[in-house]
Amino acid sequence: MPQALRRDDQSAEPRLGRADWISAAMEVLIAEGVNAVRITRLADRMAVTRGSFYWHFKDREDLLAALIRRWEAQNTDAVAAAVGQAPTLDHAIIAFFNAWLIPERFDARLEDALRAWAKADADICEMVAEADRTRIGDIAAMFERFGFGDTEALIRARVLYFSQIGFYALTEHEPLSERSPYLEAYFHCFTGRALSPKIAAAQRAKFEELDHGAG
Amino acid sequence: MPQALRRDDQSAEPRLGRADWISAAMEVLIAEGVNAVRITRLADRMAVTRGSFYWHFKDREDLLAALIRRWEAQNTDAVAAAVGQAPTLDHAIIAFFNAWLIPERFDARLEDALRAWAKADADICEMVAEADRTRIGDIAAMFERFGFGDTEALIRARVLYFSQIGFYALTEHEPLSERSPYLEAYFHCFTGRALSPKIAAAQRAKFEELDHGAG
DNA sequence: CGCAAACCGTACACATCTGTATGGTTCCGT
DNA sequence: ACGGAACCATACAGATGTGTACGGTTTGCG
Repeated sequence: MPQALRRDDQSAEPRLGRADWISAAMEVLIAEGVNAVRITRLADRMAVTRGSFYWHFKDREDLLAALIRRWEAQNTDAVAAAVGQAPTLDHAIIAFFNAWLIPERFDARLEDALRAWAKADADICEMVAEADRTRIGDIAAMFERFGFGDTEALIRARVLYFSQIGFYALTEHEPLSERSPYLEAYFHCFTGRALSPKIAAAQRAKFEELDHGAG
Repeated sequence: MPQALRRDDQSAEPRLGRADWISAAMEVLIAEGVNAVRITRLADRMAVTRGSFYWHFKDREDLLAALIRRWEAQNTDAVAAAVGQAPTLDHAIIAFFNAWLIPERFDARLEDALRAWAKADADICEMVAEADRTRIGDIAAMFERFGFGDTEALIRARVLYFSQIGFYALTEHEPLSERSPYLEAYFHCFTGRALSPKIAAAQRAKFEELDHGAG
């Protein structure tokens, strides 16, 4: 018996590439942490044997390095982009919030996984620390740009950043529809200023849209 | 050869108890996550064999359950205690901050470990979510007690709580001596009010003390 | 002392994961 | 249609982990 038959998944891919392994690993990393990223499990999950893996990767380290690179190239830049080119404070804060709502910009679950990973790995730890410094610096620069003094800019940057990290560190998140009515209250708490009604309305519309887009 | 000689550790304990295994496991849990809490490793670390473990515990689950119980009995109560009996807003906020500085009150590293654990375990996840709800409720009640309206109390409670969780989720923390000068700025950001100079001075003294106490 | 409980070591069976070697199959361009 | 590159399966050696059975050693105490 010629060992027969292609896997008849619904996925149109007859064979796997490096990218397939990476995204499968990414899912496991996010859901269960680095220690759960095992070649054997991934292979089972993808219905192939480990032979495939060792074709595409040198070893497990090689795979993990790819995951780190993806994080490096994504989240810190997302913060800089959100906060760096907004024309007003209102836009900047809103853009900052929104970055977290689009995993292709800032992937909060990946961020969390990296932080957990950092606990057991000094190299990762330093990378995350460096990212934190960079991001807080970017946010503080934004506050200064919109008229806040040095100290207040720094502290508000920290509080804003810590809050966002903390919020997404929680295991449960209320839906956007529930967050929407508190928009002005959050903005006032973070900035000490009032949010423009126009921007608030636009953001509520965006919440509606996103809420329908991804249940 | 009668296999001979007691271990001559510097520790005065000739034999191990349940508590010894639990605190060793707790250290590993905090430093590297649940997946690193392995009986074999703990046994090596304590220079005994796994025979000892299976005398004190039914199995690995039994040990992990003990770790959870310790978290349950500690952190959420610490928040309630800090925030529940303060005579003024100033005292409440300061007490809230200070709870995190004393691991016997609120163990931030344990908290973090539980959140990482929750990612892979639905039961833990629900426990952490419940803890978050309770704590935010306690903090919001505190804000209301000191004259904040419903909405503002809730939002400020969330921002305060998220910030604290987020801050301790970072891999790097500035020393207290560096945090000290920003006390008023933080307080103002979190409450919209000014911190009493007397309380600020007292807190700075406490920082000094804690900074010398634990490096 | 002497015994029973507490505690720990040893050995076994079994499971999971890693990495390597090697050979078979599938795809694609000429 | 055929030959090389790409891809995957199989099999093996070894590391690390779990839980159980049982036997040996301490310790406290009447």
